[in-house]
Amino acid sequence: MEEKLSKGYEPHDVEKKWYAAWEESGLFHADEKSGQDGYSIVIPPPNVTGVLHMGHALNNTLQDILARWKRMSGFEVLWMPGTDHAGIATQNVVEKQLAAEECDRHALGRDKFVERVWQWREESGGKIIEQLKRLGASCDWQRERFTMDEGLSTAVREVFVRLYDDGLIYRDNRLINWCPRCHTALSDLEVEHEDKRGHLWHLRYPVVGTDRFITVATTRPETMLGDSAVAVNPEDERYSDLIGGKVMLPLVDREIPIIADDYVDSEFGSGVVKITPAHDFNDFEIGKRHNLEFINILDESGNINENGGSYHGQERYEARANVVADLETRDLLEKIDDYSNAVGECYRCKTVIEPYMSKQWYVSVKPLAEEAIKAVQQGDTRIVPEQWEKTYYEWMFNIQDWCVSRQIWWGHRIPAWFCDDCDHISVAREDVTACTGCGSKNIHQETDVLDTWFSSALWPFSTMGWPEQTQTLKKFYPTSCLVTGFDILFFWVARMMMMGLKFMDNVPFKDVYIHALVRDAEGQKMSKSKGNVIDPLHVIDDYGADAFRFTLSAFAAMGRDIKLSTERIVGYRNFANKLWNASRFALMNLEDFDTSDIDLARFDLSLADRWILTRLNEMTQKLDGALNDYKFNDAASVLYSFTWHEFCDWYIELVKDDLYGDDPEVKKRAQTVLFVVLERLLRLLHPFMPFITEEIWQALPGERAEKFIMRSSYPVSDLPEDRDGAARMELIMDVVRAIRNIRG
RNA sequence: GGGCGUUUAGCUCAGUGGGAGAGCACUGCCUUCACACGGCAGGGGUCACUGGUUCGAACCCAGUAACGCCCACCA
Repeated sequence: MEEKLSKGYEPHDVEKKWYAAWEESGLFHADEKSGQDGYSIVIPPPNVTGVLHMGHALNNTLQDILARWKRMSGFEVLWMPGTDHAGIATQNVVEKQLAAEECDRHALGRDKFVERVWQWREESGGKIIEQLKRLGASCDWQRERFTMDEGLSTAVREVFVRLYDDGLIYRDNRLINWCPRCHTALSDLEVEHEDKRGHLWHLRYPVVGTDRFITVATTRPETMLGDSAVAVNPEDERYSDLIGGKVMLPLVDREIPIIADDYVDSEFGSGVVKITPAHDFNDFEIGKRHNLEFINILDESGNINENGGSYHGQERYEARANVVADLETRDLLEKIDDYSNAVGECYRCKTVIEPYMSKQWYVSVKPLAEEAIKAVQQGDTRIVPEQWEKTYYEWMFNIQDWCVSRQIWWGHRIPAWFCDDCDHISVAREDVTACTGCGSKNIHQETDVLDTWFSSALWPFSTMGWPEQTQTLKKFYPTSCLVTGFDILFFWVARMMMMGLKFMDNVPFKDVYIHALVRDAEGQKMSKSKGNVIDPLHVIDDYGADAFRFTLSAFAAMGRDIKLSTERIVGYRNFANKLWNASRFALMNLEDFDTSDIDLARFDLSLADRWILTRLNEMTQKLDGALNDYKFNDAASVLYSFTWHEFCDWYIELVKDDLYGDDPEVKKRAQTVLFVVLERLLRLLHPFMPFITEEIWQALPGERAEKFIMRSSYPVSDLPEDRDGAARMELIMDVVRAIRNIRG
């Protein structure tokens, strides 16, 4: 039997073999008609454009541990997998391809372009699914979904129509975050604020009818082309005589009023602010308060439009340089200070966004947020670790309406039709051919698509067949646990809460377990540009999936980021090897062992036997507690120390004499305990190290009720115990150590 | 401007009221028939700082400092 196991553990073939066997045997599949209690997890759907990174590896390892643990514990487990269409990200990928062919999407046309994206998805999308399998992920692949597939698109449309009918979706013309490169609006969340070194330009505006100048400071001098006022604080005595007067806006020679508004801080700069209502969020509000003119000076690409006079056609930063130079020529540039401030960037392409006037679709989220807040307050959904609750509440309490329309082509097209003959908007589940208001056939569909996070928000129920009332929903909704990183707490978790409560009348998940971010050994975020990325697939190649998984769970302490280093992975690779060799030892000594009548009660157990059985019970109990509390690192730690320092270091050494002795009854007793402990230990380790445990378990002598360890039962602490004996044993071990010390 | 987190052995980190711990690294010995990806033994820390509560504090409270993250419309 021992020739089955090589001298050192070699993961590659083992992993391939057992994953295929599990999948073929349908072990990942969840039966919605099962009589067992349900346990469900929906995967945070990775982008179709994605490749497996450390974040995915951690996230999915933890989910797989839960799924395997619960499955072995007798639950009918659904781990729902799938991918996200990732609107802007995916469109960008295909647009880049087109650019390489010296083509662009406009030349191609909408239908052809979307077709092309689908084609890309068929050929190169979803690679990550195969990568997840290498990790050992036991998802129910038969149920794999995609946010753009037919069923999910139906759900998206249903939700949109119902929200619209409920008055929770509306259109409005206001300032939005505009990405001049992606040519689309973005929600507030999709803008990343980055502190950047820039300048503060002090511009002199001549006061009409006097020879005075007033100085305004700005970080974006080109926006002066769209100024429609300058503002001072009403209490500021320096300028009180000028309020109500006018300044002559240089370069464009337009008279604009001097107004007073509390918003202005007299202490900052000169105490005068230029007001550009169409290009700044504060100025927009002031513009509304004072009925100012909204002058849009940019086009969709961030170039100056016809309102910019002689700067028309210039790129925004080119215009900035020219405006500054021209002001300087006219002696209207007082000074330039170095200044650093937060600049908003597109989260997909890092282009600096522009506040831009446009008409967009919004979801009125306040009423939805109220329910989402209540659900957490009442404990319907528990956030683990608890500290994140505060962050969740903070955001929910201050939530702003969600801009959901995007001016791209890849995504769920908004099911709204505008009438050319009346101002009615038809919003419908099925495509309409005539205006639902006046019946006119002169209608055209909205060209915008929905924010990719709109469909993600429905994921927990759309993947289960909603709006149909499916058996799957009955069995598995609400899901048991959501495992995710805190970086998408607002993007995703919060929105799923709102949508789940609105449309399912129930929370989407009972627990949310929020794990850390994986960083490099120096604590830096891993990124391609920094070159500090550790590729999970390389790690699996070099050390095996089990060692990698065990490392991740050992690191998954709550509330702290993970600094991953290969040294640690090596350590757990060694652990896998230790387990392997201990098992080899056991197998060598169990060749003649008959597993058909295992009965510990038959034997007069040795002190060492009673000790290891008791310790195994205690470890099992701790492990159970750790898993229940999502303390993956505690779980890994008790498994590690029991396996290595108790089972290997002590028990195996102690049992050798009995195994090698002449007394067949003693040998039989030793074999029985060794077998029982090892077999049980393998099952306990399985959720963490699925491959190596399956390989060893299959090599054990005899037959067991289940064909795979993956489907065997998870042990509970029900071994015969002798706590006093165990304590005595510990004492003896101390003495042995002391003697060894003296000898040494 | 608000909020959160971190500070414990050379390194990476566990540890929430009573023994200061793990892995790696380090030192010495061991090529013994499961494993050198190993075994045995060992060295190493005023638990960031200052006060307070307590019989007792790494742990609770107040404050200080450094670092990090998130949110936010001061030009």
